[in-house]
Amino acid sequence: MKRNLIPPPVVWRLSLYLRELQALAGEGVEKISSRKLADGLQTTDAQVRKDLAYFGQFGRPGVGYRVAELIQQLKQILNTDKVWPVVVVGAGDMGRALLRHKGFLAKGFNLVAAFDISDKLIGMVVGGAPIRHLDELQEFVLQSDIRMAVLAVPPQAAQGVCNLLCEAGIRGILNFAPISICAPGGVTVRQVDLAAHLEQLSFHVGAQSGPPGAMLRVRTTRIATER
Amino acid sequence: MKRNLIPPPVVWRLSLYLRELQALAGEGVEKISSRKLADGLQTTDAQVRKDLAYFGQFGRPGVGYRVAELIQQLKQILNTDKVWPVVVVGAGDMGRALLRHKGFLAKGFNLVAAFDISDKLIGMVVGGAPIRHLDELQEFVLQSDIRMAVLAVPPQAAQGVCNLLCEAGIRGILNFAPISICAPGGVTVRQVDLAAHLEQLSFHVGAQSGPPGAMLRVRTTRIATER
DNA sequence: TAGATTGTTAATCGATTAACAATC
DNA sequence: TAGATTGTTAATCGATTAACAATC
Repeated sequence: MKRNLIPPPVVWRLSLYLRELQALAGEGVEKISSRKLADGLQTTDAQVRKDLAYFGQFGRPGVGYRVAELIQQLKQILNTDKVWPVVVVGAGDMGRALLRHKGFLAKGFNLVAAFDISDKLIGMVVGGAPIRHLDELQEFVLQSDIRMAVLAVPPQAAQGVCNLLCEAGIRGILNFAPISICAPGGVTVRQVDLAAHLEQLSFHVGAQSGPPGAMLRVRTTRIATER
Repeated sequence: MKRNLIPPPVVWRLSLYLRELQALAGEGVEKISSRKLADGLQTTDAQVRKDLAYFGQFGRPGVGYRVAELIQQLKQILNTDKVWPVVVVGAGDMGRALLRHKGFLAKGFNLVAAFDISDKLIGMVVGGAPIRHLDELQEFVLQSDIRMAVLAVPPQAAQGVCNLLCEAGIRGILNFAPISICAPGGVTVRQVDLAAHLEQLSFHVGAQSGPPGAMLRVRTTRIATER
């Protein structure tokens, strides 16, 4: 498998192409050119063709790509033509929101169980997945041969849970904790830092404050949260 | 402002540096070299120095960078030295999880209100922010001079809400809907596609399925959700 | 056939890395 | 002073874009 040779931006765009193609399929579109696929995805026809060419020849000159066929090919490439069982570690607000999220399943990911240390959460079933005690994590992962995990724990706990997961044989971790974690070679870690995304926005939006009122009126302490 | 000249990867790493520096400050570290800052952040000392050099001279040869000072500088650059009021549109599971998330405020973002069309949600207060009817969105944004919005609506609704937001003068949108949206020039849109991140993991983790059992045992229909 | 569009190569562009004089 | 580390330039590397012969 010469997966190492493929530039990361290419793999990322594969996901975007797949998403777009699935939307098109939903609209009943049956074939599409690289140009049309590129439009709206802020890329170019050449980029689309070059990206796909890393993996094979999926189109026909003069015609374009068959939508249904390309979807299947991309799923095979991304390994989402089967459904992956995934564990969620941390069943706080973010973890539970992810568990409830309909849509992962259609993309090939089934959040089968969650793990936490809070007695208030353990025993709950959220989005169809039971929340169990963290102590049961490794046994569950090993027994069910789970390969992927979502990490939604507080930053201080992230590295420790990462270690547990890696020991248990997890091969891919999606980390929502705003801290960079280390995993042994062979384990892929992806970081999703929501605050960092907001910072990218504020950088581009610029320094122009709203009227002083808008900036000063904001609360510094939060009102106690309900439900 | 020559912000256009700065490569996007540089701005992104600025957020990572800031996050790391804030963690260091919490540990009481007072000064740090580009090498130490780069370690653990999967980058190099040269990259750190080059990135910072786009914005000025913040270190001292032979010494390094003062942590507290560099934090302040990075906040100024990213425009998070003041707190931005932000609206959340869509108060479903994801929207409410974001509203409850403590930690945005410390990063310079205050989720001041949410908007939805569901009567079940309107009137609730989540994470200190009231959920109001979508009809009130534009007036609120205009009156409070809000510049940034988080979009957490179903994909079909995303473009419509985006249009509303842009009309009301929003300048930055963080889009969680798994669909690519268009906004007029001057409005920055960032996409967060969680399923796409999982796909990147499955690509790297590879095609090796677990034992057939693990793949086949997964549910196809979800059990009705409790909380 | 004529028009459209692919796959692929070569040219351009942009980002990262290496190296080092300047400085604390 | 000697050791460390910066800011910055030049060299390398990698990714995107342009162009076009091949093909439907």
